[in-house]
Amino acid sequence: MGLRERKKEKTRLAILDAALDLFLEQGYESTTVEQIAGAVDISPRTFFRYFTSKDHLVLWFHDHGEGLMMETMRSRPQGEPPFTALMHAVRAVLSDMEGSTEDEHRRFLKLRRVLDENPQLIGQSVARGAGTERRLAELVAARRGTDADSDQLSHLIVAFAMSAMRVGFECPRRDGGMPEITGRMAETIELAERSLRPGWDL
Amino acid sequence: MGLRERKKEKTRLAILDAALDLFLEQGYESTTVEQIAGAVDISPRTFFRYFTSKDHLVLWFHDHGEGLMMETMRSRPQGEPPFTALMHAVRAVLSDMEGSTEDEHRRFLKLRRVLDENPQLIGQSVARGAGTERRLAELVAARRGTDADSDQLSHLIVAFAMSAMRVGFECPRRDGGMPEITGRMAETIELAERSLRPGWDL
DNA sequence: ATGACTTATGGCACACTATGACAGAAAAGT
DNA sequence: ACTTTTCTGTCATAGTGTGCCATAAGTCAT
Repeated sequence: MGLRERKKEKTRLAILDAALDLFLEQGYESTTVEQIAGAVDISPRTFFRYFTSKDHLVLWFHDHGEGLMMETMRSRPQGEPPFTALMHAVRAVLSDMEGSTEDEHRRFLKLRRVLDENPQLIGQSVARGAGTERRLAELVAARRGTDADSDQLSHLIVAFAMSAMRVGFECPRRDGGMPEITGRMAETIELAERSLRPGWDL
Repeated sequence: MGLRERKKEKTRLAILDAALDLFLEQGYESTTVEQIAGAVDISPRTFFRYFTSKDHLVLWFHDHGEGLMMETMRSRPQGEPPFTALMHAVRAVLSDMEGSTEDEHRRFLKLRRVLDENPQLIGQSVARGAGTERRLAELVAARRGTDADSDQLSHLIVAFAMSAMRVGFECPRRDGGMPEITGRMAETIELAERSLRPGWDL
């Protein structure tokens, strides 16, 4: 990795950290892009070259998670029931979280607090999920040998899986640490698996 | 109902219709508030008194549906299992759709086409759903005698119910009429009910 | 009807987000 | 060192959304 890329990555994280701190200090709405840019000493124009929008800051982690899920889904055996494969994908995100660095943990916990204090943002995050669900539904439909456009069950399978993930993410108490959060997420996943009829997703 | 209120309602619908037509003609992004206001001969400033934002136009129906669901939930017997009550609420939205006027049907079908051509908007709609889910989860937790903050199952129950509703709404073919859409939605609801283990939501 | 009261509207100014165009600086490859 | 590519800042501009104030329209007395 060249100097250029390293520098870019550093800037990107600096923006992210500065933004999260500002959001926690003075709220999301009342923080302007100009302030964020000022805090890391770049021009506002440059901010938009790193993040396509102010919202995008908050969706950063979501995008990372989606990539991971898509990857996992493709690597699971084709014969595996789709919901099972999806649950593996969700667990992959979970273990990625567990395996990340101290810095990333801090960033993640900050993000969580920001989301908690600005509920409209979790809406944004969920909105991003709509696209994710469509892409996952394509993969599920392929597994089931159906057409994603017309097969409602494929969509339902994905929707249920993402529901479990979302509930697991939002539900844990706000003040807990990383192990508590991942623990609760794991519980929710099991809860979802237990709630469904065996073979419902074939 | 006085002249004032009737006039307001008329303006509101005029704005909505003009906006949907413009969105279909030239796309959501490339339609400005100024154009919409111009089409119904009001000032842009007034537009924002009827709809808090451009997005709000699209969320109009969602808000109506949420009101209906909350109402239905409160009117169902407290002893009824929460998921069953939620499914009744979803069906209430469905029969409201079936029972509405020709004009409302046309409006609804237009909205559906707009959503289909501008996927980022269905994100917006789903985002609004995040708030809805939280409010519904409160009602479900009350039924189950638990605290919504800590009870993951309450959230999961609501999330599953809303998933069924969303899939039913989005999945039907785009060119179908109203009866086809409601029919497909009913199918999805039954599919969801069949997928879950009896008694999972107690 | 006339007047007083309330509410809706329009116009203006303004803050903020976001994007396009262009020129200069920094890094990469040769 | 030279060229090419990529990143950056400056400037200009479009569009959304809000506060404020004067005016117009609807409402309700007498």
